[in-house]
Amino acid sequence: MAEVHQVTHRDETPLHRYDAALAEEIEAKWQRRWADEGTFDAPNPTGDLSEGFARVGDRTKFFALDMFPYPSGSGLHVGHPLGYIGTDVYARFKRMTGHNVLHTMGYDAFGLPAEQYAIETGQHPRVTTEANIANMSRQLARLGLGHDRRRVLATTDVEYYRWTQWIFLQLFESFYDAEAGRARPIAELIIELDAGDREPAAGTLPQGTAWSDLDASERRRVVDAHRLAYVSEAPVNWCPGLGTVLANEEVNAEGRSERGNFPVVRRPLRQWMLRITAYAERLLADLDLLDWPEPIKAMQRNWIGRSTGATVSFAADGAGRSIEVFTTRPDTLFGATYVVLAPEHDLVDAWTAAAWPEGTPTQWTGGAPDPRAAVAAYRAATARRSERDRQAESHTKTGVFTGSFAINPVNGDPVPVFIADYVLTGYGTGAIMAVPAHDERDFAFAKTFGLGIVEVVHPPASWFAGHGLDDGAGVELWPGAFTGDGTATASANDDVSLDGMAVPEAKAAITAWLGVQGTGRATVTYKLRDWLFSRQRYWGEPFPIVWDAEGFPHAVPADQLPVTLPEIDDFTPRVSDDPDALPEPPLARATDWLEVTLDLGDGPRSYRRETNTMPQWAGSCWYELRYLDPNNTDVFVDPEIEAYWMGPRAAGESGGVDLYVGGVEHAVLHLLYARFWHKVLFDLGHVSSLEPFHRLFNQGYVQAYAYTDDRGFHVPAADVVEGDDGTYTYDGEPVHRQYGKMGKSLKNSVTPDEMYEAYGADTLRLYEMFTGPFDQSRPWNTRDVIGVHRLLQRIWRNVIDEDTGAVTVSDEAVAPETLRALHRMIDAAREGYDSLRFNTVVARITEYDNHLISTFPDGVPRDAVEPMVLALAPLAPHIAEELWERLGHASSLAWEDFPVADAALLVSETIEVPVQINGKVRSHVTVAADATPDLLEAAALADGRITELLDGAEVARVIAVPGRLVNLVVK
RNA sequence: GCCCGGAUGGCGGAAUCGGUAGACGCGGAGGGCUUAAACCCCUCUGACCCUCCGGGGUCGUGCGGGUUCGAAUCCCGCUCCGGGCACCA
Repeated sequence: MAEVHQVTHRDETPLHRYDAALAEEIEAKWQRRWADEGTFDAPNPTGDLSEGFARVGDRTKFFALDMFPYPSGSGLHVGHPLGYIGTDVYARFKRMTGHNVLHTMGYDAFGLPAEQYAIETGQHPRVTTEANIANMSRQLARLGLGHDRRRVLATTDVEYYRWTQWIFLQLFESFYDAEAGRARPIAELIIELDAGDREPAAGTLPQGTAWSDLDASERRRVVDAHRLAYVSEAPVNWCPGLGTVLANEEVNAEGRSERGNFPVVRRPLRQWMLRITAYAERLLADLDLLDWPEPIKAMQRNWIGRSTGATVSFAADGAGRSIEVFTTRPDTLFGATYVVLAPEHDLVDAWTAAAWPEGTPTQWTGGAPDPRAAVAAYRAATARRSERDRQAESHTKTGVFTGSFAINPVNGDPVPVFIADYVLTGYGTGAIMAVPAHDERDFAFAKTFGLGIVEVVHPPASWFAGHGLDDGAGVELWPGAFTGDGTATASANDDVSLDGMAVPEAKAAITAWLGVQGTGRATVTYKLRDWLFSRQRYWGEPFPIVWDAEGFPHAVPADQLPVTLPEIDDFTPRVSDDPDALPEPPLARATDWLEVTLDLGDGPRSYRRETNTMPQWAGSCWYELRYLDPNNTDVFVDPEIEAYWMGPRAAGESGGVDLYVGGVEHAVLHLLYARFWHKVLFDLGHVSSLEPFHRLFNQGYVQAYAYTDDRGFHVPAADVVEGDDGTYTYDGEPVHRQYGKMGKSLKNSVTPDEMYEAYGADTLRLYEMFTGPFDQSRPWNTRDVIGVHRLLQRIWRNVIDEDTGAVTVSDEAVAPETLRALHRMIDAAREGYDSLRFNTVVARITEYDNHLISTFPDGVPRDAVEPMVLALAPLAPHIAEELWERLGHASSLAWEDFPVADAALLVSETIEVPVQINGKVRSHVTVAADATPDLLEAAALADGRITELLDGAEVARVIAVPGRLVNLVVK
């Protein structure tokens, strides 16, 4: 008897409940079916992927793009796929609203992260990269992303980087025609130079020569100096710890590498550069054509850093040479009391005197016996100091006198010429005129070195008052420079007077005068520098360049591409903690690859291959184009296919990807580089779109709580226990809670696999979309996930009997109240999807489903539930497909039309509007939805509660807003 | 220092053409179902005060002002948090 009563714990979960196990079954089934049926294959208008185009030819195209990931070895956490899910939701919605949608995925697999990981694990980067891609691809597939799998690519594919090399050659074989405002083939430049139709660009000819004087080698050097891809020996960011040079964008404010946080030093090295500066103006101006978040545009504008001013020439005292300076304040020229050259400036040697002039103050000499020694010592010290040191010491000004004087062109005054590291070699002309009274840095330098300070812009009275000075106090009393707008003073010579002018007026006047004198001209400069494009690493695209015996670079002919990476045993970079160590590209160790015999049109000759590789960013500069036509072996993309997916829809539009989703961290790196390459390809006639990415959207990040113990170490967040009193403990010890980006270092990662196991992929997708606006960062709270899982369970129960698995929908007609709720939901869902506010779509569907559950506890009308299934589909596609099928539909709903709201059903016949007295809600009245202001007023005044509260008081004014409210204003 | 973005219940967030603040979810409270529990369903849930238990009032969207019949929303001045740039002449 006893055992009869011993009711063992039975699992009474209904057999057909939507739980994690059922979700997994459904998800696997539909993922298989989508793959088998090619549901997300997007037909091209022509070429090998054009099958089925006739079916979709009348649809509007839509190209959705994600910033593709680095296939790192550490696997995904739930924060990684946020953007991919959002793009997928939007792409699915677009497909259901009549678009031919292209959405696919790839891997940015070259570069430091992959290589560092490979070094750590001791394996060849290709092996680890391929394994990582396979793993990441599996993890992403589990989310049910609707990608066209035929177009998946990796930047490390030989057939991909073949075209990366080809595009590099386009840059190498082109120059920027400043008059035409676009890139053109270098061959045309040579023809025009030979014909005398064109002069070489400034600075490319050897001093005092003409093109016609030059021999073949000299001409070759001049031509090479015009190329968009060129070799230069300029100070670059050298990172011994990584064994490679880095782009400015890859060095952080502390003067350390973004990757690995190693010190970076500036030193001159022979490196490949890309002439992105030629495109500064277009990169700036064309931002106006783009539908990008304003902050990102602002960051690009900042980075390009356009400023207008004047170039002014300071001649030498007696000799025939001069220094060109750039200034944004030509109006202060009369106050220029010295000139500073960057220590690395080409003219420094020429301007360094043999001996100190009579009466040189000792503090100007750096304690050196003569100017040459002083300059040499200062330059050596500057070169040794890392960026970080220069940063840390930025408040103290250092420099030395060259022993020479230059002539201020407006007043003939001799001014001393210094070198100082506060003047940067790469900006403007690398030289400045110093106006201590009106520039903070010059002021500090002048105070340090006892240089003259001359007031030439008179500050307003408020400035003096703000510094506790008497109005008009002498410059010797000023606590710092005056940099604001004021009135020009002491700025006149026999020819021109600025006195009394406001700053803009004075700028224009003096610039015009300098122009007439031939000593200056209006100038625009940019902060943007040319892009340092070579790296001393193994895991990157080899340059398609060979060097001849004379030291000239030659393009490897296009028909001999790709130049594949040689297999070598030791692919690690030569790293060092010695800042004087020199780069040693690993490819230089591939001895049998290095020397090559080629016929470049003048018979077989031997060449040495370029041993640098391209930077990480190269592959991501054009991948969106290769997605379009991934198998083409003749061209990188068929022009007809490019025009279809990316061409401008109307004159004056940029064209490009319709929606590009990714993190804000690429604001000035990838997004600027890719725009630059795209514009070069446009100039050379290879693409029809002016810009690669028409609309950009920055998704937020998933953040999570992290916990530290008493010693400040992070403890696993998953094992922290929350107490009732709001405290947190780990292993019985109290811990401190913080908030940060989810990741390994904070020990607060949650993996998608945990979510699949507990709820399934649809729930994970839905949760990620529900927690907040797509562009906002949001905290991860595993506790909250249950909410959206319950929603899916309820929707499932609307259709399926949990015990029997039978479909329970009825054929009953939908009552008007439900119909209106349905159409309001449809309307809101469409709008939410359209504006990428997916969180509100989830809310509206939930609201509607709550209505269904309370209205139809035993079976929902089919016509009330089917549109909801379709509305849910972009967010939770697997469960939606399954329900759709069980409701009797044979084919996937991915191509079904998204329901359309009936406008007539969006308005009710009567509405309840609030009645306010003096702006405070006091009552409500029910009126016809289209009630006029007069009717509203009458209804309000007739309301019992209102008459009671008014108590006969006079209503001074009535504001009646139809459909909104009535406000009675009482004195 | 300069340039951006943000701040709404215990928590995530909704409402931005100025028009009922707090949709939806989590958490919490109560009830139904159950021998019991889970699941599920229903009700309530910004704070404070009053209440004849029907309800009513005051305050309230980071802070201080302002415009307006009416402000989370617009304007001025701040605070704090997050991001970008930073000797760029």
